[in-house]
Amino acid sequence: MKPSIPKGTRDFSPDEMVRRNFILQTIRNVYERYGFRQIETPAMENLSMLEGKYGEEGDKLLFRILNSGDVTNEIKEKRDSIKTSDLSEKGLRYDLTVPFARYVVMHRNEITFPFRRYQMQPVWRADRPQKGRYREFYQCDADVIGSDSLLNEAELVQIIADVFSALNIGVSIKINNRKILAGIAEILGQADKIIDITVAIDKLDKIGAEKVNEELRSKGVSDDAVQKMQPLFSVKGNTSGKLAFLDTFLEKSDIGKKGIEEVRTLLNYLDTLKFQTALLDLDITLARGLNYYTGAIFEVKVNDTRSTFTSSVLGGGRYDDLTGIFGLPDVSGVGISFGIDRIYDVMLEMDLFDKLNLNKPSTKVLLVNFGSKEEHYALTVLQKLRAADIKAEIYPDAAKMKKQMAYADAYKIPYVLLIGDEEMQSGKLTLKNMTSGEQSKHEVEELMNMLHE
RNA sequence: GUGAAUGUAGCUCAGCUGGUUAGAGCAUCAGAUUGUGGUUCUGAGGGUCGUGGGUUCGAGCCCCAUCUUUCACCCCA
Repeated sequence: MKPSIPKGTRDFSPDEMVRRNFILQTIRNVYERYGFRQIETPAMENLSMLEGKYGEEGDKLLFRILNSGDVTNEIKEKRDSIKTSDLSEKGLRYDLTVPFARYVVMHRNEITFPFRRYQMQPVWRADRPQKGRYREFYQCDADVIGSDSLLNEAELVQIIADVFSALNIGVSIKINNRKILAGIAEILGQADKIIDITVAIDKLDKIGAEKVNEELRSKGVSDDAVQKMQPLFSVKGNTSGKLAFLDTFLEKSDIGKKGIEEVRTLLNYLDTLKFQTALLDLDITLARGLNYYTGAIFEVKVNDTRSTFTSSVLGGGRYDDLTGIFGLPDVSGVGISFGIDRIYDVMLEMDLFDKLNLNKPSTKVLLVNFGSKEEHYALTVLQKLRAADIKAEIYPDAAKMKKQMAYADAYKIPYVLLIGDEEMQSGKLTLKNMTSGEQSKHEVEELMNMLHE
């Protein structure tokens, strides 16, 4: 049998784990500094919790878990009356936000709102893998639920900046507001086509105005509306310029004006915080994000000369009624989600890990195994070293010295301790420094001091 | 889901218009060196050429299917 793993999944070896943990730990530190508390939810959810939450496309990408028991037989027996739920009623989670909404509703009586939670767990999507896209990947979410305040948005933006600055990655934080997009659709008299419109204009940088217009028409947006939309495509300049344009463009849309106001409020907060505005980009074509977003939308792209990465490394936004579908209405939340697998790829491309000096050896000293008599003596030394908090291990077999030394070398263990006949009699153990090759003899107490620093 | 490329030893790759027993470097293991790693030297192991069919006297090479990986679209972290 040839070993294999499912498409789009990966093994992580020790060196990769050191790096992944560094990213995870960096994000965790920032989240906790801002007062977020960690939760975890199950890898699988009941399908009814997942279906219909991510749009048509999302439903297709859900991994469904086959029911246990003799499903094939069930199909044969039921034939025409077979239902999907007879085959599968559980699925792997697609993101962390929907399970969080479910969590909040189920635990509403234990939670004091507003609730700041973070969560770092894998999610699964049955997408076709490609660059920066995996079928199993980690999301690191922070959400504040139970508060309408735009202060939360401001803090999340701060978090994003803190994390990428700690990771030494140059980024551009794109913000927009779903209400502005809704206002645009309203002004165009195409409120029902808001999804098609936003999906199309999101592609502006990528495919250009001409192709966007083409797509809009193919989705049934009227020529008149497409015509009216053109000024949007040529808006340039700084944030206040863009907002001034929107003031006029959306003058007759209440929801649009609300969106503009929200953006202004958020920017005001960030101004007070002396936020580095260079990182921020109000992008009125930014539409990405799931269907459930209702206010702010965030997306982060790498903006660093050392990287060629173009896909987003973070997404997020405000959702006013995600808990409503689970029976708890009028609870608003806002959150962000780091994609650490993509961040890993970016950091690898920029050689950032090498500079971090992360691959510290885990073991400080290896005790050579000379045989059963010496083993017992070595074991007591080993115990003393470990009690003194010195990372130590003994080679488990009385293998040839060459082999044991090669082992220490391979794992970059800086010291080797030799305890043979001579050492046992004198009580002075031979310590070899693997970097310099020098050897010296010391009593156990002395060794503990030497190796401790 | 749509379109394209790819697959030869653990890794990176050679392999001629189809022609004996498929090679190299690195890595691994063993020995040179029975209490000393990283350098050096010597040797060894490791392949149903992704898998299954087909064409042919003969297939790593040609054809079909399928899977993997990669890239683009769709969508997304």
